[in-house]
Amino acid sequence: MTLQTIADELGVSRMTVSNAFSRPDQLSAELRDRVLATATRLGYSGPDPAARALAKGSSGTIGLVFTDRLHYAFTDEVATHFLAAISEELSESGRGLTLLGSKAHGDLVPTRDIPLDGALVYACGASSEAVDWLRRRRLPLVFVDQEPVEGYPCVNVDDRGGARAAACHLVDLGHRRIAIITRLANESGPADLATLPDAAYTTQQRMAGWFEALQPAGAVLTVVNAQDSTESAGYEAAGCFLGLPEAERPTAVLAYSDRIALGAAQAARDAGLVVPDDLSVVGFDDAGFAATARPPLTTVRQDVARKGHEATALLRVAIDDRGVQHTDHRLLPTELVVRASTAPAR
Amino acid sequence: MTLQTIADELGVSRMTVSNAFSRPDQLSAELRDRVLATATRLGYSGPDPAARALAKGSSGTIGLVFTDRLHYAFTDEVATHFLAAISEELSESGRGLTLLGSKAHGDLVPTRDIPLDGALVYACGASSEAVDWLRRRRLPLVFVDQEPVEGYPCVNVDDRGGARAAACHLVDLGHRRIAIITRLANESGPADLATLPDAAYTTQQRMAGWFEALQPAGAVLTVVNAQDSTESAGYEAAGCFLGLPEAERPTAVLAYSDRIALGAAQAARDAGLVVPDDLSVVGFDDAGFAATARPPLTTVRQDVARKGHEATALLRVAIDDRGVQHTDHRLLPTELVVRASTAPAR
DNA sequence: ATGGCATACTGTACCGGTACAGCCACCTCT
DNA sequence: AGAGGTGGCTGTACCGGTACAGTATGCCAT
Repeated sequence: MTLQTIADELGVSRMTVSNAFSRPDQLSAELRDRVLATATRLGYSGPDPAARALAKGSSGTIGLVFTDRLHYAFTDEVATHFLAAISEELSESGRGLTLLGSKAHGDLVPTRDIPLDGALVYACGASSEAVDWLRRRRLPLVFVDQEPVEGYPCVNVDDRGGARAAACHLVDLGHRRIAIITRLANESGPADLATLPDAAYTTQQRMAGWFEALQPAGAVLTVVNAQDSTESAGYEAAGCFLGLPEAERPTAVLAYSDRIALGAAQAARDAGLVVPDDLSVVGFDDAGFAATARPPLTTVRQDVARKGHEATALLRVAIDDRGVQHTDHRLLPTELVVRASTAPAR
Repeated sequence: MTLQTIADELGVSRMTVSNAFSRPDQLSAELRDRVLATATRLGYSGPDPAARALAKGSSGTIGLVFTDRLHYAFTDEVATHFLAAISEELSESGRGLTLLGSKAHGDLVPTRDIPLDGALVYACGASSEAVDWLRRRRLPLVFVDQEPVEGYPCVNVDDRGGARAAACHLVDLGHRRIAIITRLANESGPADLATLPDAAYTTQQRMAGWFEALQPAGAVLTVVNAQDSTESAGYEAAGCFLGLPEAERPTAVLAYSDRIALGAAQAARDAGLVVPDDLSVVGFDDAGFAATARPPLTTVRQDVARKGHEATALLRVAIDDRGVQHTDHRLLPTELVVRASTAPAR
């Protein structure tokens, strides 16, 4: 059951049938109706998408690669908002969004074997094998939240500036013993700063911003790693320094994310401390729950939706006029949002 | 730059090059290495996915269609957990997950034009145009959370039984004036029961379950529609009956979702009522936040992750042995979880 | 010698479309 | 009347692979 079947049935050429479906202006309305009617009668549902993708050189869908197990993409509020923005922007153009596991299975390597018109690469690290396949395929790509890659458009957030602003805020409040709960790799426990070069780009930038503000101020730093970006990981990480005698205990915490910050705040409360009087807490992202947390969380806002929209728009341009090399590097602003989880050091 | 380019360069047949990439056991290791080396040297990245999809009849990705604007899929906790489960199950088989907008744009109709091996249809209503395309394509499909479709596998949750259990619970506690905050369509205000036949299947089932328990008990019902499944919609909907004089005011609420329930509880508090003393509140889904809400929410648990896993597994089977018609209809259990948001009627 | 059987590679026949240049009839303009 | 344009359909040449049935060669047992 192909175009030819219909063509034979009506005694017209295969091209005419193809045009009836794909380029209505190429034949008379009367003939087109007959073609469509015949197709319906014979149970032909229209041109085969796979064949069409091959012939047209376009499959109607773009890919998205994440670092972590894909699972993460749906449990983290920042990630889901990013996804929502992408899907919104994408539905404007009628394209699909294909989530690509970064892990090969058997002989099926998603980033190598799935037809795509282009892809977004989110927080993957430049040397990921999955991403290598996309590059080898010479697909239009846009990199988001990771080290800019030469020759490709990139969208980043001013993590460094935001982190610096957050740290300055604490310094201005008089804090000099400060804990950092960051996210180096997938290990917990006290962080080894030597692994920083391997950390995600976002981590690197935030760390750099914090240090830029804290070191000149002579702050004493305690750096702790959180296993992942969740409340429980933040809770656990905070445990590393909450037990210290008061004279040594940090008076403020800079957290990699709002969820980690909330976990740390809870740990402080459970240790009998009051936030912000005994411990100031600063998050990152300004997720929806940050404003309604108790106390409302001081944090660094990033516009996740805009990140998704810009990245998708950039990719669409790169797909629409291939050949031209696009290499825009966008840096979206961040903004310190001071709420009630920070207070002057005593 | 195709297989033939490499074949000519080495003086072997195109098939041999194809086999070097796709069926390594079909040629000697030595020749395979030479083929691969030559490919790398010439900058050939492997068989073209679109061509391969056409020839093999498989594109390596499955589709997912949602009712609402795709956006919803990422903001609702139940939906995201469902997605997470799907992606987890899917990454086992190395396939991608393509999110399909249900709205056509220009001449690109996602469900008609994107190559797919099969698709999951989630809460779409059987007569959606997007879904029609999938059916016409004769793709393997699995329907989830919607009216079972003859000839296809379906996965549903025992919404009706769960709702009945929730309503019984209230009846057992002595409540006789009961409000229902449901989700009929996209209008707010007092609900018109006449529109029930057009409501989503899930809504129909929950309504049926509630009524089954409440009507025999002679309860007086107030049915209100929530605009969407959010706290603010629940808050607003609860306003419709919280202002009634105490003798007429419902003493308990059955909500379509946990978020709606939480909104209603907040509205009650803001109206000077105490939950559960003045108003018992029951949610639905047992989302993560239900247990930690204040007070912890009595609700009906459904296993969203299992729903995702089963649906995906069913789809995989349907794809793997096409031809055989699979028509399993699975009904997953629900369970009433009694917490502290319900109390005996005064 | 001879049949049987791997192993390694090749040839042909698809998979199901689209792009684009042509062709022909008919109409319009001068 | 002839040039020029236009609407409507067709033919050919791709798009870039895979499946499967050969064919040739070497090796072993009979």
